[in-house]
Amino acid sequence: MAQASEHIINPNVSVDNVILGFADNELKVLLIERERVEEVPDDFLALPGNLIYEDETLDQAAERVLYELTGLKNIFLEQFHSFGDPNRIRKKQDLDWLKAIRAHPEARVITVAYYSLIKADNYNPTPSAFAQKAFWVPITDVGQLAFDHNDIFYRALEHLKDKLYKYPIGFELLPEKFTLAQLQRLYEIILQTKLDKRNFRRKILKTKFVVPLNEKQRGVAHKPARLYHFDKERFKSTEHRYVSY
Amino acid sequence: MAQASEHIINPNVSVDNVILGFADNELKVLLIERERVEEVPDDFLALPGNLIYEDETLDQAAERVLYELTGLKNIFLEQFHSFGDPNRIRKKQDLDWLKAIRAHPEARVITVAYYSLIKADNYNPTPSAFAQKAFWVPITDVGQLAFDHNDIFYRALEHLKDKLYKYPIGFELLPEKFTLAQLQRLYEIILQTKLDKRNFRRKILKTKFVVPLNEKQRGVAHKPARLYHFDKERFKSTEHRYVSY
DNA sequence: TCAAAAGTGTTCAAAATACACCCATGT
DNA sequence: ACATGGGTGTATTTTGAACACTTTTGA
Repeated sequence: MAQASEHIINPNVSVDNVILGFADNELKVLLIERERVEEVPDDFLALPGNLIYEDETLDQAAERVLYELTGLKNIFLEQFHSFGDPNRIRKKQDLDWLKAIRAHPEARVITVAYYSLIKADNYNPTPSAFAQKAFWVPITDVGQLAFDHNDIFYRALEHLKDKLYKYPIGFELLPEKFTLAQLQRLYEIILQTKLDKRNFRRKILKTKFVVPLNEKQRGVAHKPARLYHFDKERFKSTEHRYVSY
Repeated sequence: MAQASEHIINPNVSVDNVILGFADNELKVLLIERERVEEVPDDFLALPGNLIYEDETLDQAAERVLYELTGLKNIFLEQFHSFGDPNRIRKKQDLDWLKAIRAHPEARVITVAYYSLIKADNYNPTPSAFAQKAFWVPITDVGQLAFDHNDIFYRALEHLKDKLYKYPIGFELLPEKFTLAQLQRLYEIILQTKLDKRNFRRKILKTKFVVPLNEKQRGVAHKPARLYHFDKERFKSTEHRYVSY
């Protein structure tokens, strides 16, 4: 049920998108069931991706795939690596699926991988035109994926970790108003480590771009936490220095 | 004068290589004159790159291009970004050249960019099969390049800078035996900053993978500097910790 | 009144920074 | 003998790490 398109498709280049969200104190990834094809059993979930159009940039292709899948625009989205092993598609199930769905199923496809971070605010994916169903899967529960998508997914998480040491991208995953405990939990999950509460708070607040609001959590069965938000303007105007040598 | 090849060429995907070397206390990039074509004036230098073969990985393609150009193998080589603007080739001179040289000059080409670091030891490039001439150009003297190669080059330097804060890749650019002053100079160039000599030395020597040799410079008109080398094994066995939160 | 998570300060150790003079060599 | 770059130590400030109790709320 491929959709009509006036665009010419490039049979050799695709984008794949590792879309991450944070909810229920967990990091989750958006996976799709591939389009169902008669006679082709398919129990692999996949990262949302597709061939690019000849008249769009790589970034535009990634945005488009994200939009088609989630209905969201203006989302944090960044290229992190390209994957081009000629054998990246070698599972029989993948080959059968491609034969049924692609104009050139045998074509060698290089994929440019992006990751994107979605705020819990915007959490509900709109099932897309080309995917049957989309699911948020906790990153600890990701099983065998289609194609080489496990490699891509793993590398996205590594990349995210590297970025987080230098850039405050964690905020892209949180709602506009968040508690410091949420932020800390997010850092702990991405960095795969335990952080000291007092030291973490001191460090975050010293930055001056995480600003306290005069607002608290409501309806929690414990002391309600103060809410904070991330001030992009203050962040931009901050001097960002590296570790020195 | 394209060389004979048993390989099928993928007309849509290329690799481009930003090859950096360090000599005369300067960082230099290896640029080529494109193959000369009758009637097509061409005064742009270019990054060495080429279309990939259908049966090689991206890394293999990058290694191959490097080998064809320099005769070197087992060189530090790393993918850093892919470039795919449909208009990345828009200068008339580039179009004319492609028309003269490519089987599908109009094809849209996505390029996967690599950077590679070459030791001063191995410094002399062997002019390649597909390039007329190769030059080491000081990075401060790079003029307008072919295609979008200025973008690619700029981004490679940024990437190198980011890497250097975390990984000791600078050693890939130095000879086996080097002085701490050379190392410091290299850091200063890449990071675009001035470093304090005493603090730099203390910090480098504390790592334990830069080891002093019982050997000194010879024939210099000043106190000869001790030589050091980078111990890969010690580096690998070191705990590499991040800045914490 | 209890359970659950929020919030808060101090001490110690390690790392970063700033800074100036003597040394060994070739010409 | 002089010009050139090599090599070294200390004091101060800043940052990181470890650690335990009181507070506020809903159930």
